Amino acid sequence: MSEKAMTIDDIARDLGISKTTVSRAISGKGRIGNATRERVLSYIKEHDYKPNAMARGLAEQRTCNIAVVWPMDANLVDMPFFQKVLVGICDVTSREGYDVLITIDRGPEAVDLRRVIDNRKVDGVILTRTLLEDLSAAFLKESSVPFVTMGTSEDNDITWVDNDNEAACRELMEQLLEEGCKRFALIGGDENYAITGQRLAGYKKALLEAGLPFEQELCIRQSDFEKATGEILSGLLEKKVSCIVCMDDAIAREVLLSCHDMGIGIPQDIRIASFYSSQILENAKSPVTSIRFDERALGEAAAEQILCKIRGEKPRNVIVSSHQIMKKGPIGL
Amino acid sequence: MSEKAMTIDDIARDLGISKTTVSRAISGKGRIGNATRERVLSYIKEHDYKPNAMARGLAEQRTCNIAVVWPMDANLVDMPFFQKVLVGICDVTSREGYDVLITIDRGPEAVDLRRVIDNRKVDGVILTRTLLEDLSAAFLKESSVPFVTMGTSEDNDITWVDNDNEAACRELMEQLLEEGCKRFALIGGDENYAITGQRLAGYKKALLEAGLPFEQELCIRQSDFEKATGEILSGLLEKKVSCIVCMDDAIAREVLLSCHDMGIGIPQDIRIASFYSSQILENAKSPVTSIRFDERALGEAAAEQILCKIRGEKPRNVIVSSHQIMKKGPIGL
DNA sequence: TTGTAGGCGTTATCAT
DNA sequence: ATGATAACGCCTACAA
Repeated sequence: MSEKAMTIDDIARDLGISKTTVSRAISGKGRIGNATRERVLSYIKEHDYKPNAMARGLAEQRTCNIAVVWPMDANLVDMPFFQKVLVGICDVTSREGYDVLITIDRGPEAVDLRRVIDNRKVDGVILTRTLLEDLSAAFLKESSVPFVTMGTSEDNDITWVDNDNEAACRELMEQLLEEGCKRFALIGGDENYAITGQRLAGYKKALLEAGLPFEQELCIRQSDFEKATGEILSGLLEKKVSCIVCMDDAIAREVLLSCHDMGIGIPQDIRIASFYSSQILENAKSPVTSIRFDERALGEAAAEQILCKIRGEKPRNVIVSSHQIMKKGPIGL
Repeated sequence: MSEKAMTIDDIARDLGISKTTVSRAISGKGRIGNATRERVLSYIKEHDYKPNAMARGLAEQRTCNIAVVWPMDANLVDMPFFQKVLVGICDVTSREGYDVLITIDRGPEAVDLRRVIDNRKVDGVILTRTLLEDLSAAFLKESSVPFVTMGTSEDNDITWVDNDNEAACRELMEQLLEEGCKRFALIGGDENYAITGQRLAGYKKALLEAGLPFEQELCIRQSDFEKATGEILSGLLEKKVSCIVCMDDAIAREVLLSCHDMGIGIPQDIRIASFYSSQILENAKSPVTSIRFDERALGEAAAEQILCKIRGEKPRNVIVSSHQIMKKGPIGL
């Protein structure tokens, strides 16, 4: 197949018409006789002609590509998240004739993203994670490339899509309250991730509604927990905490491991819950109540909004509410 | 920033030279006076000019993109694999000024891949998994697009990179033999994955070298195992099997779960090993001996070879040998 | 060493 | 309804 690919000129010559006409038959734009249109289209089908995307891109000033920024440090917890999100994105983009260019996010410099933008290789960008201090977003804003972020942003001229983290977390808490939990501790959460704040908000609201106090001392930072897991856990037990809520399954896993080492029984001695359910705890023999989000739908929403923006339509912030409260385990290995 | 981007014409006009000269200064090709080159380059640096990748692509007939085909059905076991491979690929491509376009592989039609190829949006393709019956590979061959596959191929005009699966599996077996295992069973492996054959080969060789017979009846197909886990496990115990070797951690997980349910002790009653170590079993409280491969290096190798091929240089099949035999657990949750 | 002109494969603007 | 012709932004013989 190394014969040079067919061009619009070849078609024009073969059909004895001008390439303008051929172009019109293909694009559907501009007036053209029904007969000639059919003639061109059937020729195209028969000879399996495919327009050259780059030439079209150059003429139309667009690439039909979007970039998806992919965190390089994805751990076992968020890996399935990003994977599913990506599938959702591609579902939409491929339907609309767009392709996805992956950019690995190595640190705040965002060198790869910069290159892609500088070279004008994409029409828009999806950021798969929202940071409070987000240099990628700042850079994109400045370069006036359309983008949407996954995760709520305070910034009014940023378009975002997000799970309904606050509601989900509140629902999880309600479930736990219903099961009889009285006193809660909260562990973990990267303070630079916007999502951490929303989960915290949901947590507080649920406490408020239940008439329970929010106790700052029962709110453990991830870094502190990693340093002094043992002391913190026994401290929480002494304080009669009946449920430990973890920001995600990675934290929950640490908690489970430590409890096991320390001979703390779950759920007899204490209950464990997680604000994000990955699959890594499916092996756990101890039960963990958690939230399952619809990542694929989130990806689809992000893709739809970025395409909106690219087309010049008005995008909107989308909240995906199709989460589920999950009761996991017990399963033992 | 919505002023139109600068072009080489702008530069040429500003500097009072022709755009040919500007082009030459940028590309380094063709003779050009040192003074003018410097003048152009410093102008470019000062005004932060970036060439338009699409225009260049159209002129040079290349996209500076490669496609990476990503399995949509990636499970927890292979997800980290693909993630790490992708990072390895991007390390190399971004260094060479190439970008990565992701194509989700939804079944044998390979519609997304086809679109990308038909639209000539990439210069080459990396297939991240090798099937014995590989329609994607067949399609790529036919369309004469450079590609490399991850996983050994029998086909002589396919370029591939792979882990040294056979050697790794043999080493794992040697380790088990050293630990005193005498009789082995082998479970799992998708029969359409090329890798299954190689692992089987390593398994057989190790048995041969140890003077042990290869017993077909101790070789369980994944589909059979899933149907009748319990019977198969007790059958293996009756046959005095001392070690169950699993094709990957997903199988190992099933085996562990069943053993737990059936009250089979590990490693007292039987030992478990896996030919591929993901992270999903890091939570297991039972020890599993397994192999850790260097996925990132594999990705780098694939990227290097596809770039070779694109440049018209002679690519070679690469075997990445940096694997490690791992002894996991016991950790309990 | 530098410049002119034509080509890469489309789309878009005018005429006709 | 159709066709010349000029963009789009860059590369590259060929000339000077």
